Amino acid sequence: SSSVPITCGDTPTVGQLVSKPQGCTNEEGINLEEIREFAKNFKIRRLSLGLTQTQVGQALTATEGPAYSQSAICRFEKLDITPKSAQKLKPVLERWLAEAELWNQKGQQNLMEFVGGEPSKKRKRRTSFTPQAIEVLNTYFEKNALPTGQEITEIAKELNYDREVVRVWFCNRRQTLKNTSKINVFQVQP
Amino acid sequence: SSSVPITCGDTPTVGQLVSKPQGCTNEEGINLEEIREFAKNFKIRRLSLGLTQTQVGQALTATEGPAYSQSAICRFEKLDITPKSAQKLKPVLERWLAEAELWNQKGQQNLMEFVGGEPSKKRKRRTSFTPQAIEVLNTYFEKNALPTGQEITEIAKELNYDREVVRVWFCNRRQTLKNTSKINVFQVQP
DNA sequence: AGCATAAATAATAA
DNA sequence: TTATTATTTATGCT
Repeated sequence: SSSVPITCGDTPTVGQLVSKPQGCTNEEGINLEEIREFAKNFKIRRLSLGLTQTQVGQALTATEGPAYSQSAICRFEKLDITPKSAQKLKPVLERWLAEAELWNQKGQQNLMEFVGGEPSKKRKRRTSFTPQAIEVLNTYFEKNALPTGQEITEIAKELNYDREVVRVWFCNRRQTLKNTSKINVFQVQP
Repeated sequence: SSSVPITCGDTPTVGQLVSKPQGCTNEEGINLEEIREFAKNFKIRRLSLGLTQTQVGQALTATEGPAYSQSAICRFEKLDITPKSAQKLKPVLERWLAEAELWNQKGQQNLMEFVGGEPSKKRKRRTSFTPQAIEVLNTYFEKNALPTGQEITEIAKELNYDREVVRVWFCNRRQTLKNTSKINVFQVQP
């Protein structure tokens, strides 16, 4: 009843072994069930912290010495890894995650510093406008988030974009304004 | 329709309001802080169940009547939604998620039946393109990085690959190029 | 053992 | 909401 793919290699993975009827520990005395449980838990805790596999891998590489790739984290979570490797990796992950959670309690900012990524890396803008156009649009938006029909027409003309496109841009801009605003709801992001 | 409207108007979103100094409840007496808390929690609980936004949306559409898109779930989680809409959506999500968790306790299989997806939808096997196919694809890509649906169908037919596989290849190819070149070559110019 | 990239998921312009 | 882009995850390969 294994949904874990069987690889071509000769060393079975944790995922393969743990699903075998008899197999809670393998011949080397490694508690596979425990590893499975931890892996599942690890993923949930990682997601609760809002971290990606890539972030974990990079942070581990920075603090723990050897390289931990995104692939490695992925394979651990999916148990697509040999018992020996899992056994070795588990305490490292456990320790690191516990510390990350500690930092997180002190604030999201602290966690991000611990992880080492940019504190507020913003999702890249979906590009349909040129950066130049965006800049101009934002300048207008700063001055007035709710331009009149006449103003929209003029902006569209200046940027040489379709009027409707500009109108929708302002709609979406207002909609999508994120939680950065403390005073004015329509304040522009820093 | 009682689906959550995302208006083009100037009604601020929960995310905008909740970050205002004074704003734990808005003028209509909606507890925004509570909604924010629930949204954050909802995401974690959803991920703990291993469900995607799409799955939640589809399941809700099936059991709750009106349409709930993946985007709607996404926007709720990000609080990119008006207080009124959030207030309306919250109990629906709460009820549904609680039930989903109940089914999950009875077993993963039950949850999947409740959600309505195929019980064991497997990830598509990773396609390996032949070097010849890659070469042809690149030739097409150089000529046109954004082929139409019709063109994709023809290319897929010529190469004898699945149409979807070819479509995704172009998506990823654009992505790769974008990441490499920094300059967006696909900007829509008026 | 991990890079390159295919596939899947989340976010967003229209 | 839909259709597409942006981001993340998973895996074929060597």
